[in-house]
Amino acid sequence: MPKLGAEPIRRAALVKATIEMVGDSGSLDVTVAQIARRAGMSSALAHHYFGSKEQIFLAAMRAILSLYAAEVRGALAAAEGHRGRLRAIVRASFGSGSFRREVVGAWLNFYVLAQTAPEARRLLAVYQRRLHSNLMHDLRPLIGARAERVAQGLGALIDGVYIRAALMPGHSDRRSAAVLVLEYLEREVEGR
Amino acid sequence: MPKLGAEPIRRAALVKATIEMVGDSGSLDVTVAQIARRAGMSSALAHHYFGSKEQIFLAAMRAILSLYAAEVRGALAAAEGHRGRLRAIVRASFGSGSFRREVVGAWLNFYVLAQTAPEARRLLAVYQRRLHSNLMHDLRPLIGARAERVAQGLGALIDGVYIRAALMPGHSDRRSAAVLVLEYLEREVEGR
DNA sequence: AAGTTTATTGACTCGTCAATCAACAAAAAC
DNA sequence: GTTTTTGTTGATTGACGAGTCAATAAACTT
Repeated sequence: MPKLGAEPIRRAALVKATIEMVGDSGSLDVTVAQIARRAGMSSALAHHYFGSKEQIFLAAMRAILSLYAAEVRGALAAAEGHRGRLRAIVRASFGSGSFRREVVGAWLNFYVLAQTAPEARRLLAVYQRRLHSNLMHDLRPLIGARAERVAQGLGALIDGVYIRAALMPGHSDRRSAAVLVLEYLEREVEGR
Repeated sequence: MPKLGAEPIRRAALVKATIEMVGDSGSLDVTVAQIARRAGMSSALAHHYFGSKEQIFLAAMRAILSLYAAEVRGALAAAEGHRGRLRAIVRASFGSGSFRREVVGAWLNFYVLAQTAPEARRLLAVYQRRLHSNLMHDLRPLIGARAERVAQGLGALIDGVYIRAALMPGHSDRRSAAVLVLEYLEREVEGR
């Protein structure tokens, strides 16, 4: 029963199912058949649209990264001043879209994927550089030479909070995660 | 050609090979045959001693965690005062044993394993609690009520630095990783 | 020397899974 | 109304990998 114009819907359904499965099962060892089943189609169709399992994963990773990028952009658009923009970036990192349990779980697994799959590594590098340069842009006017180190620290801290969220679900909620990082930011910008 | 008393040597060789393989390949998808080959024996022997692949991984994880614990204990023994002890804990986290590339890579993968394997999760929880209580012990006398948050932050920051080390090998060396975390510690203890 | 325990492996079983293919169905184009 | 394009799947293939087993051998025991 073919409905025309199904391709984009199918692709999106597969990406969504992939993120959910990887996040829920906490592992990249999910089969194409499982993903396809969850997305309501046969595994053959998944292969038809994506060609290979790796491509499905990469598409899912792109989706996660652009979700995050969108949250950052949105938060930045509504922010005022260097201080406000920095706080916006941090808050966006713990936005309701990106900080759901399955999404964080998927993040963690994609980190691991990035160790082996060159394309995944590339994607991750792009977004990390973007974050870094976003931070630097507003950090430099505030603290000059120390900006580099603080940007590094903020990046690592955000990653670390993500890990913990993936590892102890429920143990750290959005708000307290954000507050933790914001306090670090405040201290580094204000302090001395 | 059986040498008697081979068991402990074989076990150790398998654990070492596992950490190397997981760290190098950046994935838990290493076969028992690969590990056994690297350790200089047949896959059948690996199964003979460990029973299952999961048990091999758990043994490797235990080895990593006790290596880390030993470094912390060693550093603590030689430290003076609350401040000194805290610095020792942080430095131990980036000690030469634990912060080698393959070891960090393996860490990251075991984090992922901990999402699915209950025993792995348990192991990790034990060591995280130990770190947390070590930190609290010396943080509380210095900063009182704020100790909890700072301990949380230090833990997350250490994890985050680990991730980055696994993801961008060479991009962050032992020394600068330690300095980054030590600066955070200093600021939180000193400041205000 | 016969028997027992420990070490060791090659060959095999059994399951799983990514990827392919042939076939079928409905809409669009002509 | 026939052809073409798009959507869809069940069945199959082919590879690979965890775990088992039977067999072999050296060392220890009595």
